[in-house]
Amino acid sequence: MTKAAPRERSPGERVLQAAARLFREQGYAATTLRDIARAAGMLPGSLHYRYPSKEDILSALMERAIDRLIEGVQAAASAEADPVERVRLAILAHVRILLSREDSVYVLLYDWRSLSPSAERAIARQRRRYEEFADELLAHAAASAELQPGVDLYLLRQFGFGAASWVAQWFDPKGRYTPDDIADAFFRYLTRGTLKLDEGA
Amino acid sequence: MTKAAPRERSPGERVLQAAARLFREQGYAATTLRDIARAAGMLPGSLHYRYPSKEDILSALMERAIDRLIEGVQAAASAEADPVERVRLAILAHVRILLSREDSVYVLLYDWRSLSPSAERAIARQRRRYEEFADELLAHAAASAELQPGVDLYLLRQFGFGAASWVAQWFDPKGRYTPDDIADAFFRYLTRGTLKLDEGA
Amino acid sequence: MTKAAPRERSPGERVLQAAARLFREQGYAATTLRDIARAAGMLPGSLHYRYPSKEDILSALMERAIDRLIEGVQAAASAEADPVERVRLAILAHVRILLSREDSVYVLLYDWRSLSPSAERAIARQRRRYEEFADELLAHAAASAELQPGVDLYLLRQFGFGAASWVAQWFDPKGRYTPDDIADAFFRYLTRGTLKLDEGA
Amino acid sequence: MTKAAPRERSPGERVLQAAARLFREQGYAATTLRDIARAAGMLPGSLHYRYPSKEDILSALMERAIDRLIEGVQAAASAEADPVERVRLAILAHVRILLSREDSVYVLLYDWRSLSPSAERAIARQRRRYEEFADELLAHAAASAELQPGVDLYLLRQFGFGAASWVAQWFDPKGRYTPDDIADAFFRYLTRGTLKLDEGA
DNA sequence: CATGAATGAGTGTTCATTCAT
DNA sequence: GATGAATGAACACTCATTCAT
Repeated sequence: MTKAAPRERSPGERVLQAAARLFREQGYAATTLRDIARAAGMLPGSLHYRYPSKEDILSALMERAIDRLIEGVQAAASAEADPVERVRLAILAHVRILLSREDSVYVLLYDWRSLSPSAERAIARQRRRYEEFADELLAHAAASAELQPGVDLYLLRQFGFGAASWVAQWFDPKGRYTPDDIADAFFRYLTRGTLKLDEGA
Repeated sequence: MTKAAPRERSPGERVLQAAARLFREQGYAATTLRDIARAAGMLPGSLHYRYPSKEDILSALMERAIDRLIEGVQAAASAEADPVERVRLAILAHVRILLSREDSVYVLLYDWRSLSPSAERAIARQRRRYEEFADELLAHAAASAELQPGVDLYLLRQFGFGAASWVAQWFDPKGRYTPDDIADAFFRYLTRGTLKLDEGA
Repeated sequence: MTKAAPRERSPGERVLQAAARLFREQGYAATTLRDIARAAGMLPGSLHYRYPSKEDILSALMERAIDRLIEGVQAAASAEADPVERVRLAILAHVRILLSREDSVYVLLYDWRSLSPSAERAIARQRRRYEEFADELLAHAAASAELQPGVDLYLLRQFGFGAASWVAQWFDPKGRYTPDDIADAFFRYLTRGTLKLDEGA
Repeated sequence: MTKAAPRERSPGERVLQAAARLFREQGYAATTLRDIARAAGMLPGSLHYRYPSKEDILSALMERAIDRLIEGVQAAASAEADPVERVRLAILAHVRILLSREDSVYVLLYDWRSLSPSAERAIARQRRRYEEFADELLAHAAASAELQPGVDLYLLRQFGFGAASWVAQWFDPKGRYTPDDIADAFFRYLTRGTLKLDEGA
């Protein structure tokens, strides 16, 4: 906090960032601790001071990813009162955080099989918190507008989560879509497909 | 010659099925050849007789997955003339194949980072064929009906692929949705969200 | 013997020739039976009909090499009566056989460590026969001429064998020395260095 | 810091000595890293910490052997002014180093086929330096005395190298010849056979 | 706190050998 | 005789982890 000059990120932070990038590029199992140590400017033995095991790095990364998602999306949604608009802002925040060169959400999506059962349970608990928050947002939006017949909110949430997660696979920062373009289009497809709206949104 | 009953699949087939299941459960890098050999009822050396390397198993699995997807979805779509109905049948076939306990499509989605650059190029080429086929289906459907304003067919395809792929993560065979329920809901959300249809579907 | 047409060498012979070449190029341990089978136009399993084990091929090759050396050198030496000239002809024959593209003498020199103790004993026995023959030739030559003071015939034989064996390492069929040039020079150095000769040889 | 007594050689040195002995006894390909590790009092993984690959051990051994030969022989030869006497001292040093229970020169002679092409080139370059040094010694000796007719210095050098290398094959430390006996005899045969000397040596 | 040498279980792969056809 | 699929022990090598300094 009161560091004279925050020139460099803290060593612990450098480790997480290096690990996130490498896990994203090669996967958890294919990344060695030597890779991470080298990328973080450390020696292999020193890593173990901060993270007792390789899996601890992955867990820390995943918890951080989910915390950032929950905080970021809640903050975005709370800026608005209209329940449908809140959904739009939440999707926007989710896509922005997913694509913000932090890489840690990617790890959350693609490396959870590498966790030990107990760590997986801990992450699953956090995931569930995020899903419940999303379900609440959708329920409020559905209550505020008229739903099309046969719409299932659970399937709708999974539909949205899948579409949003997939963006990490194909998004090209130099391509012709910005994260916001993508989020807006997805919001439109979702709401038009499920709500009976006056086409003035 | 006169095998009494083809109770057991061929050894090569047993290897691929065992590998697909293990790769799905643990990921490619975390699965050892000894795991696969044991699951296929073989010894490690025998595995190499059929598949010279671990990566060859992954490649074979992925090529088979993409072939099955292309063949299955094309066959399903060609059973109908109406372009919008063809999209529905294609989604249905895609979800059914993805969820048919073959596991190999799952591998295609989650383990492509483990391929060597040259094998990845080969798979990417096949993937592109599938995407182009999907784009054609969507283009024909869009031409036969009136599109909602601002609909981008590329984003729509990615939206659909993401939602469909994600199903592999949450689908529970003992849950309350059948693969067909899921596919139908997705089709409804997609078409209502993007086409101007007479609500008689 | 009475084969209608000796178009092709016998399969057993092809195996030995292929093995000799590969052992010379890569060494015994670095050559696989698959390499040999392929080079001999066979399949791995078929090799075992003729040679029950890899080591049997090496033994057969070495025995053949030593037989050829003994027969060839004895035949050459017996063509002359003068004991010193017999030595010259023996050296000539030894170098010619060593450098004849048969490769099997090379194996004898460089791969004997790969034999099992019992096979090594058998080869060592044969080797000793060849050495004894060489020692006899030298003893007769020494008896027929006057030796320089301090000449030890055992060291002389080892000196000659070493120089002659080394030729296999540096001889270049396209180089400026023929096998006969080399053998003649070696003979001159050896005899001048050890015998008191009238310089009219 | 204040090691009581350097009773034991360094670990890296123990590895090289163990490897040299095993390579000499069994050949490079037939020696396993486990053999070397056991003989050096280490575990297989520890070996790799010092020598990334098996071939690196062989290369290190060979480079060391050639360095010792060049340094030892040059030092010995430079102790005298007379060119013929320098040859004698060089042969003496070469045979002593070859037979000095270091085993590494043996490896140089018999296992060079096991090197990869690039490592072989590096060793061949060093070998050439040694040969050139030997050729210079011979040329000076030949210039200082009168050569017998028909003597070829290139063949003479190969003659001498072959005879000297062969010693490693038959020398018996408990036998009746010392390394110095052998070197002296070789020198006498060589010079008498090629130079016109006053027989007062 | 940090280092880096050392560990050893475990990996993908090789290959001489076997054997039913 | 000949085949080639199958075997399994052994190989070189990897790497998360430990620990003396």
